[in-house]
Amino acid sequence: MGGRDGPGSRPTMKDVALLAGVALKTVSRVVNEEPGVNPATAVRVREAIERLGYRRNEGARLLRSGRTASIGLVIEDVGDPFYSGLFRAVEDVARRHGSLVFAGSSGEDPVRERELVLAFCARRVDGLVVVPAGEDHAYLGPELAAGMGVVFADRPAGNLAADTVLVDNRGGARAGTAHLISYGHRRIAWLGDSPAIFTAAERLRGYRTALAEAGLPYDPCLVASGATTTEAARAALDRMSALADPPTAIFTGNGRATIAALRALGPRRYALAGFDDFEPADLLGVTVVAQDPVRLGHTAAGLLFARLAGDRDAPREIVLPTRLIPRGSAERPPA
Amino acid sequence: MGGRDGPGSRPTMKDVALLAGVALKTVSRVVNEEPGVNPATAVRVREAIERLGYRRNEGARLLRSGRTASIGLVIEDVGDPFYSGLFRAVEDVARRHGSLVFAGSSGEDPVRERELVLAFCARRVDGLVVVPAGEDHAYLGPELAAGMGVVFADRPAGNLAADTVLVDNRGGARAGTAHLISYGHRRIAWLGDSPAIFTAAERLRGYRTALAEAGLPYDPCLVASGATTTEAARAALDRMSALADPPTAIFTGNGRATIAALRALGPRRYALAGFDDFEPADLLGVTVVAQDPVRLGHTAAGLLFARLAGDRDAPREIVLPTRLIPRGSAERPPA
DNA sequence: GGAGGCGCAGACAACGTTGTCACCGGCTTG
DNA sequence: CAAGCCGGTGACAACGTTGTCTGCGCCTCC
Repeated sequence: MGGRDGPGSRPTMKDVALLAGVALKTVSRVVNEEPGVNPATAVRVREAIERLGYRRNEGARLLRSGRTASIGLVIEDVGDPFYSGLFRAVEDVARRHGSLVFAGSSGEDPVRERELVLAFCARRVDGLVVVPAGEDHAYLGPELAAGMGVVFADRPAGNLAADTVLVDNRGGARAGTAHLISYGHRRIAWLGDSPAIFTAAERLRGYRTALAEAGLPYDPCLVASGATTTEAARAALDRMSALADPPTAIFTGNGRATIAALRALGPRRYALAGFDDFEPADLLGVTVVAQDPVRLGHTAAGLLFARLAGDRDAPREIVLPTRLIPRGSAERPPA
Repeated sequence: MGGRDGPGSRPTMKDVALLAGVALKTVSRVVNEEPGVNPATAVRVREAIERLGYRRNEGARLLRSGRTASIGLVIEDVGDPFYSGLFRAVEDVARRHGSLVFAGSSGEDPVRERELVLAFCARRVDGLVVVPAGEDHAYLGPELAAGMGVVFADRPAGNLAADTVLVDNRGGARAGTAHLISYGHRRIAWLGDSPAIFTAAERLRGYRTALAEAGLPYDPCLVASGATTTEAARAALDRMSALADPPTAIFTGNGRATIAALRALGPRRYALAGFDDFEPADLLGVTVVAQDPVRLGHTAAGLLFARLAGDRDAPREIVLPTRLIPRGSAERPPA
């Protein structure tokens, strides 16, 4: 069928025009469904398009018209359930607006984040949703000035005024910790990510607030930052168990830490609550402080497309609530 | 309508050239690090680039040079753990080749799949990795002929000869079912996706093969297709429990079905094995037949980039093995 | 001391598309 | 009957980049 063109060369409007015996511009009109084309001519053009397997070159089109109908999404890891939920939500909104989504994983590396963002910018995405890993986003200034939409999700940007959607990390961690305290626990361990990560730091702050509000001391011996692997969690728990005054409960700072802690706990019977809901947490009976990645993504993408639609208001900051879901693992007194 | 953005659009090479007092082409040379530019001139150009916040317009560049350094990925759901693992692997390989990834969810809808694929093609992605939902991919013929790389993953294409990476669904399901049989079970229920989905059909076939090999009859009353939600699983199990000769074990056809079954089981004590490993399956002690989405993605992307590098061999089909991971839920005789 | 080379820089034409404007025949209007 | 108008069409110049070719000094080599 058709293709006598060598590989690599696709038919263009010119080819279609030639085959249909019309001018280039007429093909353009047909493709864009512009009015003012004789129906009979249009039919001939459409036949030629079909015959050649012509597909409009969006790149060339957008070179003229500015918008690319695509957005970029930078998250920590496209494979992580939390972020992939966010991605799904962003995709839904983008789709509703006729946009495609470039997505990339920063892996918590500010350099990689910047590379990704700039690669997206070079492709002239209309907007970006970024879960920032870095602390300085001044480099996005020119893009913002040029009319590109930028929304930060989950964590705030550094040195840049832009829309931001956050989660009430501090309040959630405080509520989770207070929940454990309400069952009589007075020695509560913390396992979570490094406080270099914004959300981890905020949650740790919430944990400390809850302790303070209950008149409990903050004991650094009970805090394991960076304990998000089974091995690290096991080491931390071993160390804490050996203390003169060991913990009776654990609060974990994110989903990975929760799973790591569960694996590491083994036979030990500690009360447990964790930040982040995860798929079969209900089956495991794990009490969690749930955040809603889908809502986070919807909100962020919503803000983005509002900007792209012309919203010129001052940058907004939206903070989404968390929800405590008791499932049993926390609802017992110290042994 | 609105049109051009208020505070000026982005600077181009022309603007940079003007500011640096050189010709357009010289800027191009500096940007592309082509040899033959006086170092002093290059410095002046780079300064101008910095001053203006210039970023090369990749769209225009690729209009000339053909390749877009981006690939498209169509999966069922970017938020699903299995597919997001695949995505992550594809991203890794793409990154190593300097490519970005457009990703989209087909949601098992052939129409949406086609829309996505064509949208990617319109943006002239260099290649595609597709988990097909539809059954006819002849529409990709022109793209393939034009030199675009296409690799199908997880399921085969219809009416198109292209590279394909599959998983040994039949063998895995057969092994899982045989594992249950080896513990003395003779009435084994099947809960899974609709057999309209290729992988589900294959796995059901594997289940039947294992039964036949053990001389056990195939009983349609024990098969629940489409039981991947908790409600559907509960209904199916209620129905089967009420049989004169109820099942003593369950084989589930994918991760969602496994979780649904676990939720639906409640107090009932059936032996259980399932297709697909999932994050905390070890914590739940669930025996699974594991496939490796990361390997699937790596392999598919590897094939794709081999094509893009010039591989002109006949289309390959690669079948990846599965692995039975006993964790206790299956390793007990009938009650 | 003319021919040729080298290092550097610019002019110009693509790439595939869309926006602008001009054209042409036939039809309505005054 | 002239002056318009209108539906349908096409020529041409952008968009921002890169490939090709040419131009200009200046140095080297017989």
